[in-house]
Amino acid sequence: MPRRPRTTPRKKPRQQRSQDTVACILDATARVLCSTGYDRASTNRVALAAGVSVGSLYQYFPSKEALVAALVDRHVEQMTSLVKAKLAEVSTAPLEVAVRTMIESMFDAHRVDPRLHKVLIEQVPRIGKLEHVVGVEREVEALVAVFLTARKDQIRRSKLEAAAFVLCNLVEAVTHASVLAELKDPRRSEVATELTDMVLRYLQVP
Amino acid sequence: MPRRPRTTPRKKPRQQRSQDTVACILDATARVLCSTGYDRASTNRVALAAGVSVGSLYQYFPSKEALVAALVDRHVEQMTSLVKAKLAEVSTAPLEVAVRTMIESMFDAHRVDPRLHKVLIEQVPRIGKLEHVVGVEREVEALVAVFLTARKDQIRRSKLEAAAFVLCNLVEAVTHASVLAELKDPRRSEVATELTDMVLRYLQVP
DNA sequence: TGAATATGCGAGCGATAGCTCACATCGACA
DNA sequence: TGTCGATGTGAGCTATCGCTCGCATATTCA
Repeated sequence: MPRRPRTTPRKKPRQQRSQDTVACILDATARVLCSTGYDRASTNRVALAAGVSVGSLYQYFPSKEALVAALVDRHVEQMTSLVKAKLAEVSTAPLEVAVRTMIESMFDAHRVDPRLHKVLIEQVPRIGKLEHVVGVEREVEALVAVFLTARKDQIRRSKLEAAAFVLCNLVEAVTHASVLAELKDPRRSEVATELTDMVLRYLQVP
Repeated sequence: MPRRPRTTPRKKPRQQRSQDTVACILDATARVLCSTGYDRASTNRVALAAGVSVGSLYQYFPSKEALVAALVDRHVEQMTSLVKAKLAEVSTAPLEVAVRTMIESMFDAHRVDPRLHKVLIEQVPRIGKLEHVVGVEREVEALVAVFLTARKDQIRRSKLEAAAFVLCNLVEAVTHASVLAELKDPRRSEVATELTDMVLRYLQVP
């Protein structure tokens, strides 16, 4: 292990040129992480893949962890924006349709970049950035709670926040497992159906 | 990164003395992994914690990965043997009892060594040994599918493999989360009840 | 008891990691 | 056009890692 990295932030990119460099470095990080895994994804290799020097990399990212954390942010943002948009779309749809749509959209979100997602998920625990990811999850959870509250007369649960918590974790866990197991599509679609049915049975009055 | 480790196996311990050494090394590995995480758990540190020399460690484990893999095997074996035994026990029990019992046994299995479980779960993906763990999971999944099939007249599902996949992952995810959250026993039991209710509702004909 | 074998030791090798810094080049504005 | 901050470079430092190997000690068995 090399010596401890600094924690102070570096310069923000101001010119277009340097903003391109930053994007380029993040793209390269994703590629190298996917092809070599976290351990072998050295900063030198990332810089090489990005076509810049290590020095440039360290101008904008204070450490390897910060680099990966930034990539996690970007990736999580892409996934959640997709889910949040869909949730807004179905806000007035019938419960059955809404649940099915949301579960499908979770699968879609996980298909944004499954290879990268897998690598990042495995490494998130080692990065302090975990808090941000948890924050985003709570945000989605709150939106789901609002959604449930708007339909509370169709639902047999009383603790709607708790229900939202259970549902989000349930759907996330199964979707996630499907991605890790690299489930292909006849089976994947069956799982989505099973999941939808389970959630509806859990929520609806008989 | 150092050079590539060998993959050929080392000597098997034949005398009592060396078998103790091996057990001692595995125990130390567990302790060091828990207290420092995978990255900082160097083989030298493990040897030090075990009170043996690195050389002795490499007599029985061809590489660091093999060392951790051996520990994973031991841990997974402890957990799954418990679950599989319980599953056999309830093979003829009423569905309600069987489901409740199996969910309780998953909680029991996760209480074998929660701290170690957490570290290993995070690091399993980086080890080639992943296949074995996934294999064990698939095995349990298949047993659950068989269990469901034997009761298919009481169950309103048709896709029993997909149902088994969802159930295993659902229960595993919630149990795992409960362990990580260090849920204590009034609350833990409530979660088990909710989970049982959800699973039964999902399975049973109304 | 003594030879043969199993076990244990630990300094140190080769490799590679994260990261710095002295310097070169670019671009905006005077 | 010249100045100066922003941007980009890459050789190389230090720390640490996984692992080997020559040798010491313990155990077995004739």
